[in-house]
Amino acid sequence: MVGRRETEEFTRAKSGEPAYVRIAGELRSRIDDGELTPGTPLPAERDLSVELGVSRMTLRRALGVLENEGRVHRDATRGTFVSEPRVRLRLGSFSQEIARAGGNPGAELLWAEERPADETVAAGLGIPAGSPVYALRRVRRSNDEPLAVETTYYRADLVPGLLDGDLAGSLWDELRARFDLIIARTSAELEVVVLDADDARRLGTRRAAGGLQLTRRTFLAAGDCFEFAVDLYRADRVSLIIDRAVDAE
Amino acid sequence: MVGRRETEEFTRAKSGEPAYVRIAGELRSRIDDGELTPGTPLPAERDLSVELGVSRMTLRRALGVLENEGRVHRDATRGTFVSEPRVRLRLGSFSQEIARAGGNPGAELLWAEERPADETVAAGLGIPAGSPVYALRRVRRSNDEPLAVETTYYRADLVPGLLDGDLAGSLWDELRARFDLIIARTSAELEVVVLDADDARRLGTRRAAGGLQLTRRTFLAAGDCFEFAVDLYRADRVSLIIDRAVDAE
DNA sequence: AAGTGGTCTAGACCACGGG
DNA sequence: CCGTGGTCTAGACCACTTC
Repeated sequence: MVGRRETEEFTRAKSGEPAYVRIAGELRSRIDDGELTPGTPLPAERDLSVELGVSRMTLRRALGVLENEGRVHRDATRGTFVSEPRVRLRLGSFSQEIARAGGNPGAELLWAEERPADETVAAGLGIPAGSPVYALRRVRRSNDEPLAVETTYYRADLVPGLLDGDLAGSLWDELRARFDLIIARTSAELEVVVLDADDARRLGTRRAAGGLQLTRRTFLAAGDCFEFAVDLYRADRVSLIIDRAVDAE
Repeated sequence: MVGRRETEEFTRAKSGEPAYVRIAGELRSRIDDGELTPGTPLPAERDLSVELGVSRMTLRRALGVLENEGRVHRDATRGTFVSEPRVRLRLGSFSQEIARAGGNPGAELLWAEERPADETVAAGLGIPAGSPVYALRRVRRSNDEPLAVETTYYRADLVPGLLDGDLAGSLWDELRARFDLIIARTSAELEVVVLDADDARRLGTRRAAGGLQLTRRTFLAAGDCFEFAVDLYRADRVSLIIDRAVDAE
């Protein structure tokens, strides 16, 4: 016996809904009902597939849906676990927002260097290609859980010696304190991307998972753009709060 | 012979990278190189899997990655096609943004009615549950391509008779013109969600695809919230532009 | 009737990590 | 060693559209 035939009774039971959708719904209910609480491990895939009457491939597809929703996360050698609710972050200062949400913010510096701006960075900052910029990449965490990878570029002429300071905290605070900068506005482009293997590893998730990518520019009151950044958030763990004034039309 | 053994030569060729990642990269290159241009149909899955030396299941997984990236889209009975680039929308007026991007904006009204506010809507608008609200749902399009589903709620006492007017265009324009409202600011929460079957159908994409969900409130200069809305964008077709002033700290 | 993508199966091998 | 999730296969049936 092969294919649909064996599962026909289940599939038909809910008007042609695919088995993986039905299975995902079944597991989602167990989470919502509190039968499975955050941190709880699910049964092993091989066991669960038998219990639910589908093949392992089909069960995995259902688990993939829940993983994309951020309701479960997987560990290749330990199992599949129910996830904590998403962290809600207001656009702005990461450190401040994590603290406000009751978390313990962290910033791990991956690298930092001075270099000439390539085409992309130069266009972002509005300077000629080859101009000196400070570049740095940090992993931002809440309670040690990685939530974002930030890659940031600064005009070296506007913030000389930036890299000699403390790069483990809020950079905007550092900039305001050391250089008397007045930060006036930001412009960001937000899109959903598919994580590559490197970023997935840095964020502690799996390759091909969803990411929220924020490509942003920050401007001084004088109008100059001093910061260009690409922030990559875990789409399954974060929601972003955006407060804006509306132009008077 | 079964499983990994037959494909070992390919997998090993790029240091353990899974076949579906390699295949996705191969097809992505063909698109970037202009070998496959927007609108072009890809070969049928059964043919392409033979050409690339993988099983159809593995090829489909690679195509799923490209679909999530918004680089291809599928039609169950016609085939798989290379997609147009994403539409970039500034947060604010949908109609205005589509026009600016060179598209032809459209709004299809799905339904509109007056009803008492449920708990969620009442909390969103900051009014007692049961207060009368206008509720409406529209599909927003650019050149007939559905990009978003908007479900919007208004305080009936602030915009009496709203539903008698033109609901096919910019509602903010309508509100400003008919009721002399001064729209001051918006607050939105953005998250990535998995589309259910209904929303996927409305957006012309497949179930379990990614969606950008914007839950937002709009406030008058006087401070009242007059609009509560849940906007659902196609994550593979849209990127959002966010311009903000930075609080003076 | 023929073609497309969508779903599903049963079983295999892999890498990895904790007893 | 053994259990976990991750990957992959070969082939099947389905719904739907187009010819």
